[in-house]
Amino acid sequence: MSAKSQSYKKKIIRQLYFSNLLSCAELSHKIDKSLSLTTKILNELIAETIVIETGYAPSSGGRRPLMYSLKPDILYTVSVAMDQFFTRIAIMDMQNKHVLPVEKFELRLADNPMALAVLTDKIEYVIEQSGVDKSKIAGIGIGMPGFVDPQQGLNYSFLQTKGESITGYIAKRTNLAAYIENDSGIVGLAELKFGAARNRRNAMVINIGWGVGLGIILEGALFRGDNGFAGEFSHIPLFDNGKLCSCGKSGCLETETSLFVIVEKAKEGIQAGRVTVLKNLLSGREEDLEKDAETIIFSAGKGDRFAIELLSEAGYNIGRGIAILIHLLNPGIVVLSGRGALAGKIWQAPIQQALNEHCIPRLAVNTEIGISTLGYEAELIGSAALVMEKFGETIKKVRKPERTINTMMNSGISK
Amino acid sequence: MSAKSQSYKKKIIRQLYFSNLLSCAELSHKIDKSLSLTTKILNELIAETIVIETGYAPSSGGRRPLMYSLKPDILYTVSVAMDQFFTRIAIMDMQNKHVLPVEKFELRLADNPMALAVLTDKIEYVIEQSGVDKSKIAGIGIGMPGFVDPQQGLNYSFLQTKGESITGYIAKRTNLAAYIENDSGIVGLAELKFGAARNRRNAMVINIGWGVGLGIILEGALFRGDNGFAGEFSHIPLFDNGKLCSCGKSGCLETETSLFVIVEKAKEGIQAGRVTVLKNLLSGREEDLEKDAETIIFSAGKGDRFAIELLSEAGYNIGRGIAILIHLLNPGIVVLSGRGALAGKIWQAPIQQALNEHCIPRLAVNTEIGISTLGYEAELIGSAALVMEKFGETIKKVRKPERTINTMMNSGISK
DNA sequence: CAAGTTTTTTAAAAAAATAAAAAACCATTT
DNA sequence: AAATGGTTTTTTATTTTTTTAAAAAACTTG
Repeated sequence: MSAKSQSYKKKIIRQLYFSNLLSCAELSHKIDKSLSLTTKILNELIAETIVIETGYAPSSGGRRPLMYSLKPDILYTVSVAMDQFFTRIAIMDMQNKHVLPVEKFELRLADNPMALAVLTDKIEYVIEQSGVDKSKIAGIGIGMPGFVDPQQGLNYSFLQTKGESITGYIAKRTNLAAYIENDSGIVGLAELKFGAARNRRNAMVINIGWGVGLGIILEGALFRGDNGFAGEFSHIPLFDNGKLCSCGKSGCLETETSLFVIVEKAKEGIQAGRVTVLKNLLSGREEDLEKDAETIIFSAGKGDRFAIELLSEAGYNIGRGIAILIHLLNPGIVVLSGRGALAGKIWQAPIQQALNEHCIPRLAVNTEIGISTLGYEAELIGSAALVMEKFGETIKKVRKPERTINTMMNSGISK
Repeated sequence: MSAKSQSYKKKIIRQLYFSNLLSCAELSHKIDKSLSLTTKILNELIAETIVIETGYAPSSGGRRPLMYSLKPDILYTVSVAMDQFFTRIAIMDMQNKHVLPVEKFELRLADNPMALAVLTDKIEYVIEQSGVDKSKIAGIGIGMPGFVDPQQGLNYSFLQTKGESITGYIAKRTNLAAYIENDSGIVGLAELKFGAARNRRNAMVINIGWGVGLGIILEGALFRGDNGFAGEFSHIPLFDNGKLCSCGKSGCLETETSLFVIVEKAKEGIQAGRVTVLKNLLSGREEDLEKDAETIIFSAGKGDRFAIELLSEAGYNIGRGIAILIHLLNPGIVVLSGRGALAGKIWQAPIQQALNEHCIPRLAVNTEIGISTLGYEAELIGSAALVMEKFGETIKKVRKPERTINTMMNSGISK
């Protein structure tokens, strides 16, 4: 079988993974090849029992199209979702269904020289547990916090390696392709491919958690910037509050908006004697941060004034940040995602308020505010999508740079 | 001649326009076709005296490549650069050289129902004057202020039309393809293709003028957003100064940074008795705004303390805005362009200062601050580039949207 | 049931890539 | 100064891939 038809097959598999069900005509358009060629390749894929005919879609005025989909068990992804304290690993099939229950374990990233080795051990372990043959695994996708350079496969904040890249290390040990990406980028990718930003051209996915991350979707793809650092929403300078941020500067967006700050403010309010159900619900201990944040969100949902006030204030400030995003990038939708998205509707009013005050109306009306449809699954799904996005990607040969005017000048063009 | 080889020819012409001098191997790579095919097409183009062999480039260790370039007079563009008060029109050849001196005339855009008709008259007139045959004109590119939707061909701020699009009107009257774009976008395109951001992947081009515009270059292309409104840098909410902006909101970036504000502040300073050479140089009259701004920049260059102070303050504030851009988009370069770029080096110190204070170091070090190499020509060159960017573009057939999960659910898939 | 759509299949024609050889050049060595 | 081995670019002939065009099949609408 020729390399080319092999590459087309991979492209078709990728398309079917992302769209689930497609007709031959749709596939032909998506891979930008003629119908007859697409038909031929499809038939081969069917013969190999990779693709299956899934019945007819309703007619749109003519003959009904035969729909095609992937056999779910032909290929799997290893999806890893990390935060500073916990890591989750899942094996997913071509319908993003888990082969095993998600493996969740504590893994502290800060100042932990063993983290990468432990992570890799766990990945190996999970693969083994699943019983899935390695030849059927398309790759390992990992979302992690920090300054991640996906191209180099490095993380400048955590998981330091000596000389080697993170992806290189994992690939070598597991014998599988490995890809990394910043966690917020991964969430953005998930919402783009399978969530609230599905099929959108330009979308901003706000990842509300201990910081406020941002997955930037531009022209239908995750945008990473020159070094993979795009989306540092948390640290745009927005306030004159003098509050020192974890990044060393002051006045960053996250000093007024993260779930962490909200919990802090709740504690202060209780101390100051605010009337609120939170008084009896919050533990206030460092290790219960996660639970406390959820409690505040839950209480706001139940109508607790103080909780609502806390979220509203943060929401308004996030809204100020979103106003900047809208001015700069004119997205069709802004999606609230991450842990904080649980509070869904509660954010919307104050954010809208901020947009009304800080956005040029013509811009604001063109941008929808949506809420994540994926929730806690987002990062795992995004990691799977990251792997499949690379599946069958044609690697362009690296070319030496084009001759510059200068080299031409210096050396002269001769007849 | 087949439609396909026709389209390849146009692609090659486009590549040669943007790169000026290319070898067959480079062209083959750029149009993503095999060498033999590229050779064949090139030979046809040479036979048609469209492309010429320009001699040999220096060897890079093997046989020297034959370089190819365009015959400058095979094709022309009509380049239009508009601001709120004046419009410039030029006819340019394939080396961006003017066929005629630039035609500059007053054309007030605000509340002027005749503006579009007058503009079109002028365009027709300039074409006629140039003596260039219309069949040799690739199209008309126009950069204009306001909320421009390039796809629809509309401007929501100026040049209102009844029902018809601006591009449609001009195309119909001139019988030429017409394209419009926001002025700052055009300047960004110019710097990307021929200026300080040449061959950069991600660049922010700041257009310092009466407002502060932004041309956003992402992944090697001008980014326009969902509706073409991306880059509204002028109106991001950045200050708590309570100053009302022309857009109706308060605290916008431009309320502290535009050349307009700088001239205003200069007047105030003189009134307050500041010691400065500006006292004798500034006219202060509305109609001399342009001259006054230049005087301030010039005086700062000569060392006038007050002038430097004015620019530094504005520069610092622009720097705060740039810090946000860097956090969000991680560009490789930020280019200072537009009228204000005259002050070039004077901006750099305060901007760098702002970046040091407001940027995470890891981000700041990855972003270069550059100064426009095109100056006042930028907008005209950008308009030409806009036309040539579209030249020979393959128009994808509009497909009906993919079946959604919902339509599938409702109607059911049948065997 | 006829006319108009949309999808699928097939055979023939056209397009494009590959592979191999030739040409032109550089850097060493003899 | 000529020869040699290694590069890069150009050309040519052959093979493979891909598209086109036309017909058939399946469906909707009036």
